[in-house]
Amino acid sequence: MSLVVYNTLTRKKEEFKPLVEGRVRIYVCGPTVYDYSHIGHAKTYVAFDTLVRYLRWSGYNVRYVQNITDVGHLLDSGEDRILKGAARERIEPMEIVERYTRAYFDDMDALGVQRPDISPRASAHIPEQIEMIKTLIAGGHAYESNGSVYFAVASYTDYGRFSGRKVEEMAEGTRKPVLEEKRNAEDFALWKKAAPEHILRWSSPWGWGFPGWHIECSAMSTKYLGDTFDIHGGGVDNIFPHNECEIAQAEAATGKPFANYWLLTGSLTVDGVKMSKSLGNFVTLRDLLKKHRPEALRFFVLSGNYRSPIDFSDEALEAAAKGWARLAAPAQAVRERLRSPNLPQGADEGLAGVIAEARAAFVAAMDDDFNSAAALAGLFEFNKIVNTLLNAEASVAQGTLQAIGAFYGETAGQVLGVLSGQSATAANADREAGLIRLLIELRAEARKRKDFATGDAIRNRLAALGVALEDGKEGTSWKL
RNA sequence: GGCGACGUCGCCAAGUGGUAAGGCAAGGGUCUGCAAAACCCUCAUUCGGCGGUUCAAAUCCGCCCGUCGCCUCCA
Repeated sequence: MSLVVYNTLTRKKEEFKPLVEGRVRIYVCGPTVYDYSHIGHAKTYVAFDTLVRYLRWSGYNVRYVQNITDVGHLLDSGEDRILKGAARERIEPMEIVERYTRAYFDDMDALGVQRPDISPRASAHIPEQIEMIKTLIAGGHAYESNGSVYFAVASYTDYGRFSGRKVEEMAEGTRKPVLEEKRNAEDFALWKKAAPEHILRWSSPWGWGFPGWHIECSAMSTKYLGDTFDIHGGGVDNIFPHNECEIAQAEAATGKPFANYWLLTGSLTVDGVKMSKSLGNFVTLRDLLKKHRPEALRFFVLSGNYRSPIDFSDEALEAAAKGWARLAAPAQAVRERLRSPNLPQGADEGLAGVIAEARAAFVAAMDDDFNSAAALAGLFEFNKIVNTLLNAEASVAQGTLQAIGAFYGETAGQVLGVLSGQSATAANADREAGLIRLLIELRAEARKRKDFATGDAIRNRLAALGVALEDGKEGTSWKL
């Protein structure tokens, strides 16, 4: 079995073959840092985080580059998003950038999204972008006009292939008047002359200005990953114009294919419609994380295919949170059980076979275009076996518990990231576990005396603190 | 209008030619001092609709209906 991915470039599933055996170079379009990140970011970046985690777990050496857009991304109104944020909060543009870049990483850290290997800032790569624009002009793919530089779409025959659009039709669909300084309506900006009030500006061969939104991705991806690299990721909503333009610029500049595989995540709607501030259905991650565990959010995202659209609602997340709790329970129980002394030694041979099967099912699911939903279904089926085992009369041997724990740790933990790690520091966790066990023992004594009032009080007080007690054949166990 | 995607149980969702995974919710049972958790059983002869291809279709083709996303130049 080998990894198969859906390649938007060819619109079909293909066997994944990296340029260099055992090595993957991947670039994913990152956020524009002018406001807090939202649930849509979570969907895309949890998906790619899981993808990268899986590739690494499969043995690939991965270099993951994800840009930070801090210049050049304009709104419909023509305002620069960063400048708008700066005006809103009355601070320096670069303060906005810094504030929301930190917030972005904080939110992603909370979600267990591992940081990309390189997070290049567009504003820190102006020279590279200028170089690429100069190359494009020299090659006849771009022209300067009135202090701005435009990409000459007519010079690149494949323009429109990726998004399935025809240049002629696009010209017809134009809604707004075409700038006179452009040769053709479909030409797009590589470098924009800065208006006097546009304070985010750099010196260039064409005067003071700022780069177009698309050029940063072409320049930074090829800088860190090479002219041609393996995977380019992003969201489907950027397929046109952003990705289309990226490809045109990069291939026209280097004369080589850009990315071999394009993996795009489906869009996210909230209560059935696109999320937008004006509709009041904008959900930021920091608000969501106040109400839900990050693992539940990951579970929500991973219970669908990364390519499928997903609709967010409170009820949907509520259901996901419950599903997550059920998924994670046996892994937590195994971990707790391993703490107890006097475990029988050895390991169950039969269960080793069951684990091997579960592992094969997990790999088969993930190898099929990162089908995390099917992978989770497999884990649920494995759970059933583990739960039955844990509830059985006979004590489970230490080796068996360790093998189960290791399996959960790799699949649900290392790859999917939906298993909560050890809480706080090890020392605190040990102390906490000891205190809880003391209370469990006191409760057991009370119950032995038929003093159920005391027993229930202990259980209720602990429950209020988020510690659930469960009475079983092996005595009482607990979980957070 | 153009391009793309989607429509599978009350809800979420996997399944892309071989006879419908999984989760949430619901009903019944076992266990328990009571709970909780867990386990067992039940829950889509059917995959938006209508045709077609095939021995065989949720899966392929056509038409229709519905939902969502994108539509440069200022991204």
